[in-house]
Amino acid sequence: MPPRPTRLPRDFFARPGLDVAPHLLGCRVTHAGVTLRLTEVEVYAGQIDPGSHAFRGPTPRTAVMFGPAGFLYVYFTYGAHWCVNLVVGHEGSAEAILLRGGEVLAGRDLARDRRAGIRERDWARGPGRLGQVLALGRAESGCDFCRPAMGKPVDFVVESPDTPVDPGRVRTGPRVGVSGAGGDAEIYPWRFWIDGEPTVSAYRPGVRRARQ
DNA sequence: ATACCGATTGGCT
DNA sequence: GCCAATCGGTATC
Repeated sequence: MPPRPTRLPRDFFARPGLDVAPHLLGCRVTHAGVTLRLTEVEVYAGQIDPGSHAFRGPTPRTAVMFGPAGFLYVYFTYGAHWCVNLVVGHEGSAEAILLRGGEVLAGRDLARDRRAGIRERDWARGPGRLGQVLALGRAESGCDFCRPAMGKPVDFVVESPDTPVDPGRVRTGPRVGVSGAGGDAEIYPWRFWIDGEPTVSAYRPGVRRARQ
């Protein structure tokens, strides 16, 4: 019998993103009545990473990334989508992990309502869809998901996997759709996914920019 | 005050 | 495969 899922402590997240990311695969993420099993995540490495929102230093929006691990960074993009990151690493490193794909384990009725008319495989396939099915938005950015009893109540929970992911199924590769992430950024294995999962998003190269 | 742009998605060719 | 939608954040004037 696999052990019952347990809530992941702040120490789990307070390590470099490249160490945390592979262990997030298979983990359970719950918010607003829907539980996902993570199948795809992507690391953003702070001020050394041209593809990161933290690259040019803190702004009002990105301030939470520069704080300690265990907080949510949720941002709005393309006038439509809320994308969800977990802040990781040590305070000041401004590292975060983008949740890019998941399989719905619980809360199917809510998930179906939030993704009306969409086939189940696509309920949380891609970061914008994942944010929608978990009903995350501006209100959740900056919230501490390791100590939900403190401060404003947030029912965002990250737990260990129901069943451990076979390490042989973990894959890494280039990021998806990130502009301005050229140079050394392209050689880092910043994206992690579980091989063979239908909820992993399709690969698209990032758009090239003349200058950054 | 204003211009530019995106860690995406869904629809159409 | 290609492209428009849409608006908040950020930089610039």
